[in-house]
Amino acid sequence: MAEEKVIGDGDIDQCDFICVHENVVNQVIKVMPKEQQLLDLADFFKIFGDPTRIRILYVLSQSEMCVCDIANLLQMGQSAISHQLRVLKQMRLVKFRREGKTVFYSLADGHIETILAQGMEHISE
Amino acid sequence: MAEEKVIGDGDIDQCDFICVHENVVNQVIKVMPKEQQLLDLADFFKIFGDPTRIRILYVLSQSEMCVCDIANLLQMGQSAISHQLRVLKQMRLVKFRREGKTVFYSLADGHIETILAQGMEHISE
DNA sequence: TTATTATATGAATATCTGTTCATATGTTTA
DNA sequence: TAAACATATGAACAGATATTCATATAATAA
Repeated sequence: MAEEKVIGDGDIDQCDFICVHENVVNQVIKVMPKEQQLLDLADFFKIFGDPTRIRILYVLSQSEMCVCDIANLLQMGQSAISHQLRVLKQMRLVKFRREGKTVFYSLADGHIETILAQGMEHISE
Repeated sequence: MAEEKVIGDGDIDQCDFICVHENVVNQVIKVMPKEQQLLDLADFFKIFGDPTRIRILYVLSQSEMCVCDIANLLQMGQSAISHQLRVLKQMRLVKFRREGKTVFYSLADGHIETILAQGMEHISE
């Protein structure tokens, strides 16, 4: 059983050999999500990669709230909050209900708080 | 007990009233992480917000691997991988050991796979 | 109806980010 | 020592992103 394997000409970088065993390569190919899943997953996490959106999610973890309230609490412009809520809405992290002129937003599910908590756990080490 | 509260002049947007109860506001202030924590948390999740980095993490979830192997597996340039590994290293998501010319990278802890799995769970709905 | 209020949204802009290219660093081999 | 190789890194560039501004939409009140 060969531990190294010569790489063909078409390869993108300068490496002549690969070090990993073939069965590892096969295993990697097996667990690697499909292209679309990867993109979706990255987009999902990207949402949490912005302080403003994280703030919004924390706020909504306590109570449903209208756009204006969120803007006031976070001391930011209504437009900025509205834009971010749209992103959160598109990613199905928040839901909303209209009541007259006011739109109340809330977290789409409890899953989100778990992910926030898990991230917080990791950075607190 | 008042359900609405007038907002002062210094406020950043046009809203005249806030809808949430004062105790909710206080509760929000209580759970909201400190500024630095928020930034750290956003930076942490930002890592997972890129397909290339997610691919690298999935690859490393199967086996430690050298830079060159990762580049070959993902069909990307060595430099691009190296840059991303630096980001992952800075965020302590991967560790590495040197063996001669080769540097082997591996996941820093099992926590990471949990977070990936949780994200994957969410987008599969 | 018009005026007012809450929210949404398109355009513009400044900043950030990922990849590539060229090159430097560090290690091994000849 | 010099040559070869694996990795790291700075600069440049293209593409993405968050906020602001101006304005549109939608609902209510006068």
